[in-house]
Order: sequence, then C-alpha cells, then structure tokens
Amino acid sequence: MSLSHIELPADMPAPDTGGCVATREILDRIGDKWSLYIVAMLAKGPRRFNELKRGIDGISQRMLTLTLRGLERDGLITRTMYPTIPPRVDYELTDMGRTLLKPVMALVNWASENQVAIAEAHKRFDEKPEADQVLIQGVVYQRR
Amino acid sequence: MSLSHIELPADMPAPDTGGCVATREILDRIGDKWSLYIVAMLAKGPRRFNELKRGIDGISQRMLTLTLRGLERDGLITRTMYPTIPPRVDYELTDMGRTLLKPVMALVNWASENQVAIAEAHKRFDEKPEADQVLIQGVVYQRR
DNA sequence: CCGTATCCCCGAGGATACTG
DNA sequence: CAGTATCCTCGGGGATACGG
Repeated sequence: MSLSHIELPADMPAPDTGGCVATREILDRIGDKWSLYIVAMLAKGPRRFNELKRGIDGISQRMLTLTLRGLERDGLITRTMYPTIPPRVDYELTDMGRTLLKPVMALVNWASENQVAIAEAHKRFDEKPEADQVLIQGVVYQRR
Repeated sequence: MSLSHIELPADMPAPDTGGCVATREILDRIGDKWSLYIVAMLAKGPRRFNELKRGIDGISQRMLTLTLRGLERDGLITRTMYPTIPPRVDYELTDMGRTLLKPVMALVNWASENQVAIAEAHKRFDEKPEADQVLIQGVVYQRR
C-alpha cells in the first residue's frame, strides 16, 4: 500500500515519486504532540528557547529540546548559538520550513471549516448507537 | 498558544475561528499509524473489510476495526452492512472525507517534493556533529 | 466474513534534579 | 539561560483466541 497511489478528483495532481515513506515521516513530525506549535510560533520570527517554552502551554523542557532537535534534523529550523553570558540560542524557520506552512495551513483551515460537522458526527455516533442499523428491503438489521 | 495564530506569507488565509483544537484532533487522526492508508484505499472507491486488511500491509484486525470506527465517528467514512451469509460490510468515504483528500494531498506532495532535501538534512545532522558550530566575528564556537 | 475480548509489551512523554 | 540525565507512568498497538 502506498500513499502515493491516492487518486481522485482528477484535478488532483498525483505525487510524482513514492512519497509514501516521506509522507509517513513528515506526518510523524507534524503529527506529533508539539512540533506544530513550535512551527506556529517560529512562523512569526526567530524565537529563543525560553520564549518558546513560555509560549507553548504545557510543554516540558525535555520535550521542547527533543522536538527542536527533530525539526533541526529535518532541516525545518536552524539553531544559532550566541556564546554570551548568559547563553542565548535562537531558533528560526528555514526556507524549507516556511514552505511547509502552506500545506499545513491548508489542513488547519480544513479542520477549522469542518470542526462543526465533525462535532456533529461525533454526537450522532456517540449518542445514538441505536441508530446504528440498516434498513434493507423493509427489514431492520441492528449492528452488533 | 494557538495554531490559528499562525501568520505568514500574507497570501495565506488565516483560519477564521479557533481551529486549534480541531486541528489537533484531525492531526491525531491522520497522523496516527493507519488512518491515511485506509483513506488512501477508500479514495479509489468503496472497499470491504478484508479488502482493506489485505491491501494495507501489516495492519492487525484489531487496529483496522478501531481505525475504521474512528474515521466513522469523525464522519469521514460510512459503514454499510449487508446481512448476507457470509456477512459483507462496505466502507466508503463520505463527502467530507473526500474534501479532506485535498489538503492531505498537498501534504503528500510537499513530502514528495522535499524528501531529498530532508534526507540531505538528516545526513548533515547525523554525519557531521562536528559541523555543529557557529562562526561569529571570525571565531568558531562548538556546540556543547 | 467481520468482528470482540484479553493479555502484554514498548516507547512517547511527564516530573524532577542537576550542570556549564 | 539552555540545556542533560534519570526515573516512571500510561496508553497505542501487536498477538492470539473466540463469537455471530
């Protein structure tokens, strides 16, 4: 199974090569708990370590470090040390990191546009399991 | 911190409302281990349970069921039972499920286009920790 | 054929303490 | 200030067995 085999509306360009593994990797990155919050903050410009820590509610020092390393390893952000006292480290999106914002924003916008519909779907699914049945040729079949 | 506060290239529409929680939810969905593979298969049309199981390498019966329930709960797919013997169940993308394909494909395409650059970034990061230094006013500082 | 039910393992990630 | 190091918890997800 390959994600690059997705085909649909015809107006949708198929990925040229086997972007399957690559897609898995980038989804593991932006799908993780913190990366997107960091990217979102850095979208406004360079930020220092503790700036990010204060700006991202609930993140631990450990996870901030680890996530920043991951993003740096992927080439999405740069890390710049200023050997002052006290030390100062700036993180900044790379050009590639900035290009990622566009597809990410498409997803954010989709989520925003569909959140009501999704919430309603949840309600239907959770509140009415008795509605979980099919009517075939006049006969009701309940889902087990 | 809110994902909906991402601002950038100016040509990028900001999400109208607080799509932050919604984004978290949809990322948890498509970022999970199997949802995207299922969606990719269903993009080609309705599929039966064991069709999906055979088509998605490595998925367990348990995870296929759980992931399908999650997608159904989100209103992204429908489940249709045919009470024949043996039983038959079809899964199919909803209209909303199909609209999700567009932003997802944008991400897949981004991953495809940038996979080489990312692999190179990994190489640089992994092979040359000694390159992990800054040059400031002619002086080299090694990252500790 | 299409699932549930159980058991179990492993790793993501939190809490806390320490360091240059 | 900007990190490591260590310990520990919790739940995602695999393997297996059973059921309508």
